[in-house]
Amino acid sequence: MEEEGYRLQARVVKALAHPTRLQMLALLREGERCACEFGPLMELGQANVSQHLAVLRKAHLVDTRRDGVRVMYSLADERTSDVLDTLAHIARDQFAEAVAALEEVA
Amino acid sequence: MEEEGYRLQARVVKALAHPTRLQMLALLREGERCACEFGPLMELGQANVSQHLAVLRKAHLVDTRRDGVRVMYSLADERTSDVLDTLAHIARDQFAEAVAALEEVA
DNA sequence: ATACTATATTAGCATCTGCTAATATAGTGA
DNA sequence: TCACTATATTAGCAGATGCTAATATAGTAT
Repeated sequence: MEEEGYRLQARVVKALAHPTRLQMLALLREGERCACEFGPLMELGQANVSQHLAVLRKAHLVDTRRDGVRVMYSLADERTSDVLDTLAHIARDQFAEAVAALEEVA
Repeated sequence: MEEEGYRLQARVVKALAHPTRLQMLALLREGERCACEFGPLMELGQANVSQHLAVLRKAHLVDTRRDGVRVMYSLADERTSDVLDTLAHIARDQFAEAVAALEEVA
């Protein structure tokens, strides 16, 4: 039926599907940030930072504005925060369950 | 700092990052389903269905139980539904904005 | 203009993903 | 046991993704 809708959703999800980009979005939840901050904070090369930010831009997950020589990034949609929160909870609980299962063996 | 947490989150997100799997999860929101239902419903080959289900299983997004010769799949975590809902809304609004932008040109 | 900083883009390569076709495993019933 | 259905797994290939190094673009300041 509406297979097209899932294709659109998948485009957004794919943009989220990398630890670096998840961390970038987490940093942006604290507020607008200069592109130049991610490299030092996350120990990434300049090109790498720029490419990951480009993925987020193309998925319309972030907005940008120029401030002189710098480019400022911010979250485009507050609902992204909800998604990130829920995902974090799911992942945390999965981890806790895995630990519990391991302890049961020992 | 806790880069490991983002790696775990990304594992979950990657499992969501395909239109076929998004649609499978959407179908599972309606209730438990036999693996055999997805192929006919989504026009996919048997191996393809099984592989996508394996991705969802390995990410612990679905639970399975055997019922005779069939394997029944269900959502492992209700919070997945929230994520899917929010993603659907984000994607829908992005699409609406894109359409509006196009109409502005014309 | 030149020099400088910040970003973005490109090229090339290695790795990952997703598909189809083929094979293997598991349960059921004659 | 054999035959049958449902699932899962594997092999091989095509296409996507992510990285580094190099190059291009944009804005600022002298």
